[in-house]
Amino acid sequence: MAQPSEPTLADVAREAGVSLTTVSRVLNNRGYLSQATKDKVAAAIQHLGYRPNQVARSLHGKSTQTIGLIVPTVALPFFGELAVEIENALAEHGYRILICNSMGRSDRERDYLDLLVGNRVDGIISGAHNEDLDEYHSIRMPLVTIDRTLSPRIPNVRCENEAGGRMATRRLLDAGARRPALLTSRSHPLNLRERGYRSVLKEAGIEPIVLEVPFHTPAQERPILVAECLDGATEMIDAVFATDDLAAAEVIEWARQRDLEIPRDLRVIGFDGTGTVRRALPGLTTIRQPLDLLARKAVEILMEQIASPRSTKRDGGGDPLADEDEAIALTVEFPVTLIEGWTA
Amino acid sequence: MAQPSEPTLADVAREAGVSLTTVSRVLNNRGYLSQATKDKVAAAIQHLGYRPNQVARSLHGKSTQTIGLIVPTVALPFFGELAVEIENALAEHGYRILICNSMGRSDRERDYLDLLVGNRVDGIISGAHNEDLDEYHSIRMPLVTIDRTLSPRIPNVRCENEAGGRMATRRLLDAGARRPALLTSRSHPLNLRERGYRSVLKEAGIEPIVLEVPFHTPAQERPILVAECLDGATEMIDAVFATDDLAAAEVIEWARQRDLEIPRDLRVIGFDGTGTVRRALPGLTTIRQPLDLLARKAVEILMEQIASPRSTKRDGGGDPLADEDEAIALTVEFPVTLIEGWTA
DNA sequence: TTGAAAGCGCTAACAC
DNA sequence: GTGTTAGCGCTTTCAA
Repeated sequence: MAQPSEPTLADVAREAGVSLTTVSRVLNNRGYLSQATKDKVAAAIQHLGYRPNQVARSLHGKSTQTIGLIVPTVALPFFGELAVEIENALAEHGYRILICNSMGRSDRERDYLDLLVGNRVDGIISGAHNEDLDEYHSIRMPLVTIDRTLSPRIPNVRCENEAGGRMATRRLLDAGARRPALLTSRSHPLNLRERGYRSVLKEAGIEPIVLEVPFHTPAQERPILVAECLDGATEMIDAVFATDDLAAAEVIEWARQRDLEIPRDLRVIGFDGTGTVRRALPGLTTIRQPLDLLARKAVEILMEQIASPRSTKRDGGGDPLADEDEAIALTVEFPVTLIEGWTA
Repeated sequence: MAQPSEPTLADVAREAGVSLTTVSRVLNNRGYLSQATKDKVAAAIQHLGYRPNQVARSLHGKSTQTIGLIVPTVALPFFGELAVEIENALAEHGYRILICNSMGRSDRERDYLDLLVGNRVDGIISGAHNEDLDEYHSIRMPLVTIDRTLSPRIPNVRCENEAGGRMATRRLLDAGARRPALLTSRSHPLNLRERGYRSVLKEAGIEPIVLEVPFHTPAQERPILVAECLDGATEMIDAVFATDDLAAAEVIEWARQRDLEIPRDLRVIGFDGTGTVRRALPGLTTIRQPLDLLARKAVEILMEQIASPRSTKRDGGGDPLADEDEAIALTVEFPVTLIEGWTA
């Protein structure tokens, strides 16, 4: 609700003494214009402080040049940094970003999905962590997920989670750990980092110890839950692979409180390697996800979908074999890197 | 560019066998409708998977129910968390947020300002750190800044920075520090945290030592610059007040590398107290800003401005005295709190 | 209770 | 080169 109401094309046209079309033309630099006209219009625009109403422009052109990003919360460094990378990648294509923080609530995620469709964003990138909403399957617009398989038909970009899990676990064993525990937000057969952890331990003939603290646990309760898990296992472990860096930080704090020296008494390795955690905890050994590559790839896929409005059908039907092929191609994985610190 | 093109009001009307108006009415629940009509229309909407085009709605109603937030980058926990708090506060008023990361570049900030005005957001919250852009003064819509004085006529919300600076410095002295240094992003008479630091030292008759590492220094270079500053002053200091927590973390890492034990050899206190840093570095003594209160207040002020489209003139003129009074009322400050850790 | 019609600000044929 | 005009999808008088 612009207050003394923004000037419109008509105002500019009147001020410059030309027609609407002419103004529109100089704005979009289309068609033939005399230099004199251009100057007149430019002066009027300048004088009125006119800025084209993108809303009206979108209504006509059907393109809002906006994409929606759904994440649990940009308050977490991983998603904050991801959002920035995506914004930068989009900017190169002339797109902007509408960020939606689902806060892990599926009702909010559903609302945001409606909102984005209602606002006719040109596409959606979803990096939320919720149980899968049916709503996604009725989305008729370009859609890409990050680190989340919604359906084999929806393209997905992620890092090599399983390889990362293996890398982390092996790193602990290489350092001499004999009983490395896994601390993760949800133990599950599809938890690929966990799968990597288990596979390395299996090869080594070591029994896995899996500790769980749910992803959406309120920050104040986390240290308590983490301590409970760890206290319960303290005799059996000599290392922890935390599947995210902040959980690793909680392990470190627990060790400090229990007078365990790191890495002598306990080795710790994290996962993510965000810039923020690396600033806050430069000594943390961790597995870094290539956020920039994930973001660029997700945007690239989205841009392809936008450019080629092919049927975007995700509703069964079609050649099952072709679908299968497509499904494989639709998941893109990027390698992770080990970042050495002194905690492992 | 919704691909098989989203259904429109007209589609629903046709499907339901009623007029556009009727559909619009049931959508907005306005006027008298027979239950039968309501049901018919509801069925059609359901069947088509219709979602109102908010773009068109905005074009007419002049309200986009969106506000723009400009911050340096949500990749920093302070701004990430601020963005989430603002989003939550806005949601209670039925508003959404368009997040713009200026990345500290004034050209980007300028572009975003144009974008927001062009998109007819209903208001803007600016928490960017750039040198002040003239563009802000030509903004004709509700505008609130966070921790940034743009002009005495633009409302500003912030924490009690100077009191916070005093609190931090006094805490160091109370712990026994005799030569506390300040580490800040920009030393300046208007740097209120610095001012607080200086005032306490003055009372105590201690000479200030101010170290500077610019805000927008790339992450990789920061540890080097911090180390340079600190190495140069190492003989003269026994404590550091870092004006943000991540800088404090860098001080801690430097101390570790130099084999200085904290807090015995060096006391460290930070500023901000974001949730992320408290998770990563729970032992850090710091000054917490009440992000939730800042966010709520900024949104509240914005909502008031939106509700009362008073002249919103910021272009000189008017009674200077009244302006003066207003200017005072327009800055709202919230108290900070000391968070005890073991680093000081 | 319901419908027809006039815009909201802008773009894009299609004239002149 | 420049203007006229018909929409984009929706809301909202004003009639019926």
